Amino acid sequence: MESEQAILALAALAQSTRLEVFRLLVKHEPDGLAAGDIARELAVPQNTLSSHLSILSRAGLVSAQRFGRSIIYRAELGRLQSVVLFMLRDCCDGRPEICAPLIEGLAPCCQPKSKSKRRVHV
Amino acid sequence: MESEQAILALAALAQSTRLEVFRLLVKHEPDGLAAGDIARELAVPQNTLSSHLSILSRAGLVSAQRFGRSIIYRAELGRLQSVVLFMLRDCCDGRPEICAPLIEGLAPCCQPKSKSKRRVHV
DNA sequence: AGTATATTTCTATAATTCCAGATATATGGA
DNA sequence: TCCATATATCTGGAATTATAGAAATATACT
Repeated sequence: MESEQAILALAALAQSTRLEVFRLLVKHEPDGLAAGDIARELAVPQNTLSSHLSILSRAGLVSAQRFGRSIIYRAELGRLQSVVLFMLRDCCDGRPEICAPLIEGLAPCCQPKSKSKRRVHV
Repeated sequence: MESEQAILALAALAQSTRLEVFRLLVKHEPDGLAAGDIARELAVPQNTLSSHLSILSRAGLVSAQRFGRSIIYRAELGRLQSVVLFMLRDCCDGRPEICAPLIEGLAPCCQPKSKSKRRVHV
């Protein structure tokens, strides 16, 4: 990822409505949500939301697919991953001990059910 | 982490100079770098840089400690972690399969030396 | 074709952010 | 105390962004 794309993504997320939209879409993965449903859920005028969606889309953080009259939006988690990797680039090279704790600290987000035992995936 | 803090951090990173500063400090972990050295390295006027540093600092993304006349800045990776966790919150609850690949995909950033074999840490 | 629904694009105003010059503060040394 | 160094704050003008009203586009149904 290039710096310019990272900034585009970070700027897209650095606005309350758009951050809410993204989190809402993350919550609705992998089904996605129609633009109108998002507007209703977040109580934002549809044209305002539309321009926010377009910014998120340009940043690659969401994707859109038309179904009939509705357009379904989905969060692009891979893009988020790329942004984080960009920020950590050159940090780890040769010194994994610096950012390893960071990555490990993210893991719990995916294992809410198991309390402390770490489960090795098979 | 609250939404307001996340936006503060994202907005802080969504600007080219500040993103460069943060990445530079990540690269210089855990030693940190003096404000003047950062300004020199990135060829930014010191007063401009100072205000950028203050924004990063207010966002919790860097910390500062004075040593004599210099002020040493360090990246706060824990803050970055909190921001990412905030964005993924409510996603995983009950459905780890959604964001697990995301987290796993970040791991390689910390293991540049080993090619494909995954090394279990002891 | 005509009407209703879903979403986007155009537009203008208000608010915010970026930048660097000038100035101020803090530390260390003669 | 006086001077040099390191960094921060104040200031104002230029550029960017946020917001929502109005109009346009796309689809579906009758």
